[in-house]
Amino acid sequence: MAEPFDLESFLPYRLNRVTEAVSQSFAREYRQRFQMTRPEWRALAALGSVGCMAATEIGAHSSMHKTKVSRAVRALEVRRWLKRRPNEADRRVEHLELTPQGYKAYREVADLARAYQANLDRLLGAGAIERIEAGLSEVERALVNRQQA
Amino acid sequence: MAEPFDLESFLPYRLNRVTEAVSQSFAREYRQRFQMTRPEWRALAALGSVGCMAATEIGAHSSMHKTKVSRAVRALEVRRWLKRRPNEADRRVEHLELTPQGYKAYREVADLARAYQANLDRLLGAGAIERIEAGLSEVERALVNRQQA
DNA sequence: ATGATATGGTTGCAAATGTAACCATCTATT
DNA sequence: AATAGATGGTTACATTTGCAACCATATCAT
Repeated sequence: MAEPFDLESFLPYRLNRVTEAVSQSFAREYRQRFQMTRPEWRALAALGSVGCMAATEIGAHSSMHKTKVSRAVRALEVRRWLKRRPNEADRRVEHLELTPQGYKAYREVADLARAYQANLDRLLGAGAIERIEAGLSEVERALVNRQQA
Repeated sequence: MAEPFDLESFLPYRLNRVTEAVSQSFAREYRQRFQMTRPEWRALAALGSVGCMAATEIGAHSSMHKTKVSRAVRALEVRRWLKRRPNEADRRVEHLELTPQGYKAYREVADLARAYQANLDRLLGAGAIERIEAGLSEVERALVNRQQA
């Protein structure tokens, strides 16, 4: 058990460090320009990209706690970027959908995101992002299996 | 400009989602067992693995805000897992070093971490973690270049 | 040397977050 | 049908976080 432990190759630590750095550098781009918090951006992005969703689905899609989602959704609603529609099949659920203004905002932030990623892509070289994301997908798959163990 | 935007392949979003999931699944392992918060674990890990460091260095090493570091360090100090040593060359700086009990705690959590990673490694298959981490390192390098732009 | 600016670190305060409890509705068991 | 969980979602409250302001010390320009 005297194996060495190398923090530099411990995945949760590495992921946290990189994600924090990347997230903050991108957050700066939309925070000032759109007065949007991170959960708000993530909920908007999920809705804009996937389409109509329930709050729980947004949480699952973005790994956000349900209270975080609840508050982000409320904030988007207050801005009239999102409207709720009752689900007749299951009246606990609310369908959430972006308004036209919501889509407009979404497209604007998506432009920022595209530019950000293009820049990163240039710095990283061809195929790098794809390779990383393939790895991330594997991890997500593994995590699912792990839950059951 | 009508390029599509695919959230699923937007790196900050993907990183956030995976990291949140991984982090939480590992945090469960030490939270109950050691009553340790995430920042505390990260500061302890940095100190145990790198050795004596200043608070600012811990922050740089782990992408943590300086107030987060300050509070985590205080918490570790209260548990007698860490002691501060003045730096004579620059009296603003404090050298932070784990006590013997601190190292003991570090080794115990490191065991957990090793087990966690071994498990993940088994689920992912040979070389997967290394490949992912190589990608993360590239991103970190790119971010540094990006700051200057 | 002296003042201006930068850096390491802490703290007050407001804002963001998670936990637990809650309401409403749905599903399963009887 | 009636009752006992489960699930979607919100909210009160306590904890955690980040920003800004601050203190102390160091560095730089003059």
